[in-house]
Amino acid sequence: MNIRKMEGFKKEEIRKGPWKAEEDEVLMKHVKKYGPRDWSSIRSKGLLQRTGKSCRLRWVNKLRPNLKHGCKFSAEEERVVIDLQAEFGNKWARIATYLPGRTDNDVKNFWSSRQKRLARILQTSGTPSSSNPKPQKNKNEVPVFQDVPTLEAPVFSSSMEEESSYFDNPEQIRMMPLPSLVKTELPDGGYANLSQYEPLSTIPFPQIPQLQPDLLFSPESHELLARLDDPYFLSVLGTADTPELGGAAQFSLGPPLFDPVSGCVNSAADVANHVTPDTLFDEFPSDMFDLIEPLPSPSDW
DNA sequence: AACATTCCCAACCGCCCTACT
DNA sequence: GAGTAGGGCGGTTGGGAATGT
Repeated sequence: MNIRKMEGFKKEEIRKGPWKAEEDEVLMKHVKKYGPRDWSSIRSKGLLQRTGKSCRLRWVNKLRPNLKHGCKFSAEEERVVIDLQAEFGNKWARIATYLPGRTDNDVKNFWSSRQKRLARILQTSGTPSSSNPKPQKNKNEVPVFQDVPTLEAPVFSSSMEEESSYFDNPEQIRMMPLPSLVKTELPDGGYANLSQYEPLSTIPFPQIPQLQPDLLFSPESHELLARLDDPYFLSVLGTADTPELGGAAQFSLGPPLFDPVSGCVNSAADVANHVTPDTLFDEFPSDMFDLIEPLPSPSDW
């Protein structure tokens, strides 16, 4: 079969760009009926003028149940991403499996933003690294930590495998095990302390490695750490990007910023009583955090 | 108010893997 | 075993919103 010919033939039929509500509706109906699979059949049946890939992506990133829309990453989530990125590298899908309601795209975007901020700070403060013409893009970034023990991945994932069954029985959605660090909002409006879920009791919770700072610091971190002694550098950190760090003397991690009701990080007003660590975390390389505070052991979650 | 910069995020692209024929 | 299709994943881009000057 001459596929290229076929593709060319059908090319004008393929729709791209932002999804309309009607398209979402069609896609939802398809998934409800057949489950999150057979993406290409959506087009072949003439339901949508989208590629199977596009449909899948839309479902995974926007239409799946239990996604956190419009929520910034909580401090806890940030830390998980940071640590797991150090552990796994840019395996966003894998990292996302540890973050309920987050997609690989979310994690990827979060990390990308963070890297850009960090790069700009380093640039602003006039380090040798600022001579790097393209500091933002850490293409094919090699994981900093090579020798940390392998984690046991959770059995859930943001991919489709585990979802193919729960759509067969909508009731299963309600009891779908969510890996979570905190209470999780359920579709029916209740909240689940996840330990109460039977399925979870059999799920080994992901263990975030207790990284050894001496072994694990990247060159980037060493540079940054060294420069923490530099008053100018600190002043840059405190003013250029994060004015709230002016109150760093009172800084404390405080309680988690995660709001169990919304499932989201608390609003600025909500966290006004204690300085949010988010912005501070953003400015440092991932392994910086291992000096600040060791992660709680999974048993503490 | 106007413009510039930065941030955020949705979506696409290309590569790779796997299952199927 | 080779070819093909479908799906998964990481990288990248583009546009709108938010923020700063």
